Amino acid sequence: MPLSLYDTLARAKRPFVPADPARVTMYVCGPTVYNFAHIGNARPVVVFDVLFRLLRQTFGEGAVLYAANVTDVDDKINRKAAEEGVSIDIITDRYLAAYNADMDELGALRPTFQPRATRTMDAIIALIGRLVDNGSAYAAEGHVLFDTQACEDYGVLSGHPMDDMIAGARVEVAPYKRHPADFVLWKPSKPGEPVWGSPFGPGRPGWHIECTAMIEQSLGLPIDIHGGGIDLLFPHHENERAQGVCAHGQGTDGDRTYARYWMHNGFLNFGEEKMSKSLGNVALVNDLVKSTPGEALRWALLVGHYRAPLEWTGELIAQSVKALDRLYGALRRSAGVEAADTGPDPAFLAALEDDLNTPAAMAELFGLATALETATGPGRRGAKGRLLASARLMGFLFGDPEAWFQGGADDAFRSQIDSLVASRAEARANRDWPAADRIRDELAILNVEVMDNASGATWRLKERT
RNA sequence: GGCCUGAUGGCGGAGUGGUGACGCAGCGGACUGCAAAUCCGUGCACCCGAGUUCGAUUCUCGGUCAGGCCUCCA
Repeated sequence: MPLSLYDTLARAKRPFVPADPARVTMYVCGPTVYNFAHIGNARPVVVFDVLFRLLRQTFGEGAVLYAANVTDVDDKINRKAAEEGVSIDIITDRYLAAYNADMDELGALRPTFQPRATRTMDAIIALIGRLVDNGSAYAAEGHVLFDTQACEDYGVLSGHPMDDMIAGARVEVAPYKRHPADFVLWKPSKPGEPVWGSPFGPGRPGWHIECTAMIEQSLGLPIDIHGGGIDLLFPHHENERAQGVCAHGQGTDGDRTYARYWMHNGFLNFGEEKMSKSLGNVALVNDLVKSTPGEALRWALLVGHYRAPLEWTGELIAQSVKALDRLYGALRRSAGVEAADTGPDPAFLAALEDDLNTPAAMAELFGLATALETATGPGRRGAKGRLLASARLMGFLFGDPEAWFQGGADDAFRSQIDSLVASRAEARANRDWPAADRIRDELAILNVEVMDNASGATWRLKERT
């Protein structure tokens, strides 16, 4: 079954055909690194990581180039740097490292490229120059502005008609703009802010132009897939597209393609308990991973379809842990079975290929787990292979099943439990049920649950610590 | 005001013009010394109204409700 993806520009699901199957390109808007990432920041990362893995499976690992940028010059970064009295590099390096570590915890593969705005400055300035030269941008009072009126199809991506953008504008329009929708490509730096020299005067780039330049430099235009959160559709992606298209397509071959497929993930909401920094309940990935395995957080982010909004709740996390208990349980009970070298299950693959239907794919995973539990003899090898290959395509079940159930227990605790379990086994062998039950009660107090089976007993931590 | 989504069983969440999603929780059974885990079985779910149709949760229209975006939040 061929891969099909929902394209925001076409407003329809379309079969995915890359321009060059030997060089499939994908770009996703990355973080502004001025603080720790919260779980909402992680949603696009995990969603597009699944797509990255699926594309690698389909076209070959070496054939897929994935770039996710880092915005490392920005008002919030400047403010933070000023607060701490350090240069912005100190801030951005610190939070970029934390960001990458957090995304690693969520099982996201590192992108092929992670371009940074401050290291793309030449390309940004060159791109602005090209826009000015061909009449798509103009200078005014130290700024360079994109001329939306000069871009014939500005607004097609987001579907925002020009007139409404004037009527609905919430922010006071700067007097030097020719049109209210015009946006900044280059602006003067305020005193104390980082500054770069340019033909337009000293200053720093606007946000949108950074992405366009980074795409061009790391992947080349046009790209196959452009991803990001739905909140970025307007104005960010609209503006990115306008810049890219007007810098290249206009007046030459008439090609107005910037990205061949536009994909947007839905917003993540924080249920009834509003997320608030003052309440101290901001769901930072960095904090969440202290009490919940990153793999379970990843599961929670994929429980709903990527285009639907997702409510982030404690219940969602708890159910995600249980879902993985089920899958790791099947692996644990088949620990002695060598997994056959099968590919992913066809029905599972078909679910992912249908515009990343992760809920349907997860349903197939449960089916594969049941198949493994019920298979007998040689059939178990194939069943285990299919479960592992499928789950791993989505970034799950790379861990050791024992570690999953006993994670967080240190060696001393582990040997204490093992010896209690051994004494209980002895009591059971002697059919001394009261003694066996007494030991089980002791284990329960230690937050441990024992599970007897034909070959002995296993145990797990009841509550994760 | 403009643009755009969504409304499915106790909860989460797919999907479909006529049969079963799936997971959690519940109930019954098997297995077990008892548990747990696992397995088997079970649940008269598709916002309202009209239309199309032999038949609509699924298509069309209207309504109600909820949510998002509208210049730099993924």
